[in-house]
Amino acid sequence: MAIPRAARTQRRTRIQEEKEEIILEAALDVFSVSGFRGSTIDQIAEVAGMSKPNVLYYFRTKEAMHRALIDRVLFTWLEPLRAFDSNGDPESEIRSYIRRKLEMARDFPRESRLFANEMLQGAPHVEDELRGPLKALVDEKAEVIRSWARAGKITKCDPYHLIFSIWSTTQHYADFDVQVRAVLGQDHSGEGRFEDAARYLEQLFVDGLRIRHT
Amino acid sequence: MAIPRAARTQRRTRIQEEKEEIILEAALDVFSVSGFRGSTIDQIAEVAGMSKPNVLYYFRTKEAMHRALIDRVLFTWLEPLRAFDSNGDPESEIRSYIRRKLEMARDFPRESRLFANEMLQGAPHVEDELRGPLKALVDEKAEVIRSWARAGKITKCDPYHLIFSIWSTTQHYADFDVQVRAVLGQDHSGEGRFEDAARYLEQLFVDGLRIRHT
DNA sequence: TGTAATGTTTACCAATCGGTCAAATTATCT
DNA sequence: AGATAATTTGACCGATTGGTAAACATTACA
Repeated sequence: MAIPRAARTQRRTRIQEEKEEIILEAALDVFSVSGFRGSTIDQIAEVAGMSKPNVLYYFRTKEAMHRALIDRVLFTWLEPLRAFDSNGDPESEIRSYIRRKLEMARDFPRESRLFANEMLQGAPHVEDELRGPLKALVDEKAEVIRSWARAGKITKCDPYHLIFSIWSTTQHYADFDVQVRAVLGQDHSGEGRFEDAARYLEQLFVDGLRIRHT
Repeated sequence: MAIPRAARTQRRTRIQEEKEEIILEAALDVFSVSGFRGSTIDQIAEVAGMSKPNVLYYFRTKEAMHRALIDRVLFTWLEPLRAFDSNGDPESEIRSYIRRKLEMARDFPRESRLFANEMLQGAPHVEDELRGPLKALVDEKAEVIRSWARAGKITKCDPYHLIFSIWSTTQHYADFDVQVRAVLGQDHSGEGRFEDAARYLEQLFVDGLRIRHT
C-alpha cells in the first residue's frame, strides 16, 4: 500500500528526493506568478510533467507545497542580511549587501516574486516568521547601523527604513521586471540593466549616507 | 428587457453610477489581495453586498471589472509623475514627488497592491500601456532629470533607475505593509511610520543626489 | 527470483468556478 | 395609476477546482 509522504518518518528514497525537487521547482514557477489562490495543482502537475494524483502523493495538499516552498525561500532569502558584518567597514558592508541582494533579484526572481505575492496577500502563511525570526534579525542589524552612526562613520538615519529601502530597491528588479523592461525599452533590457542598477544604487546609498571614506 | 451595461451607449442612470462604484470598490478590495486569478466573482459580490448575477449585470465578465479598475488606477497612479515640473527647482521637485508618492502609498494602498499584483503576474492586461504611454512619460521626465545633471544642478546618475528607486521605496510601504508593520513592531506601526519614511527618504535622495541648495 | 513496499495512473467525487436565463421586483415617466 | 424600462435574484449550466480510491506498475531487497 502506498504511504503518502507526510506520514513517513523514515529516511527518504532517491525517487522521493528527485520528485519532490521537481515538484517544488514546478510549484515555484506557478506560485510565483499566480500567487497561492490563483495557482492550481493541475498547473503544477503539468509543469512538473506528472499527473495530479502523483503530485499529491508527495505533497498531500496545495498548502503543503506552498509551505515547503516558503520555508525554503525564507531561509535563503535572509542569507545576505545575516552576512551583514558588524565588524566590517560600513561602506563596504552596505555596498556588498546591495550587490548581494541585487544578484539574488537577478538569479532568483521567482523566489522574490513568491515572497512578494505572500506579502501582498497579507502574509497569511508566514506572519509569525515575520514577527519572530525576521524582526529579531532586523533588530540586530539595525542596532549595528545605529552604532555606526553613533561612531560618526555614517550619517544618522533611521536604520529600519534604510533596510526597507535596500530591500525595496533591489527586489524591485525581480518583482517589477516587466515594468522595468517595458520602460527601459529593448535597448537596455539586457542583463546589463543589473549592472546599471548596481552602479546607481551604490552611488545613491553610499553618497546618500555620507559615508566617510577611509 | 434588461440591457447589460456594456451594450448601453446612452447616459447612465443614477443607480448605474452608484452600483458600478460599489462594485469597483469591492473588486478593488478583492483583486488587490488575491490578484486576478485568485479572486472570484462571488467574493466581489459578497463584499459589494449583492448577488453574483447582479454584479454581472453591470460588468459582463470578471475581466471587464478588472479592466475598468486597472484603467482607472493607471491614470491616477501616474498623476504625481505628470506633476513633476521641469521648470521647478530640482530639490523641491524630487522632495515633493517622494512626498506625493508616499501619500498615495498611505492613502491608496489597495490601488498600489492591485498594480503590484498585475506586475508580478507579468502584466498580462497592461503590457501595452507600459510600453506606450508609461514609457513615453518616463522618457520625458528622464530627459528633464538628465538636463538638470547637465546643468550641474544634480549629481550625474541614471535617471531611469532614479525613478525606479523612488517608485520602489515609496510603494514598498503599501505593498509590503504587513512586513513593515511586523518588523517595526507594535510601537512604530502607527501612522507615524509614514512620516519617518518621508524624513528618511528625503534625506536619502536629496543628499544622495548632492543637490546644491539654492 | 519472489515479494513486499513504493510509485503511478485512471476514474471519480463534491464543491466551486465564471457565466446564463427567465421570472420577479422596482424605478421611471406620462 | 398604468405602462414601460431598468434592476435584482434563484435556479441552473458546463468546466474546473482540490482531493480520494483503488487498481496497476515499478522498485528495492531478501
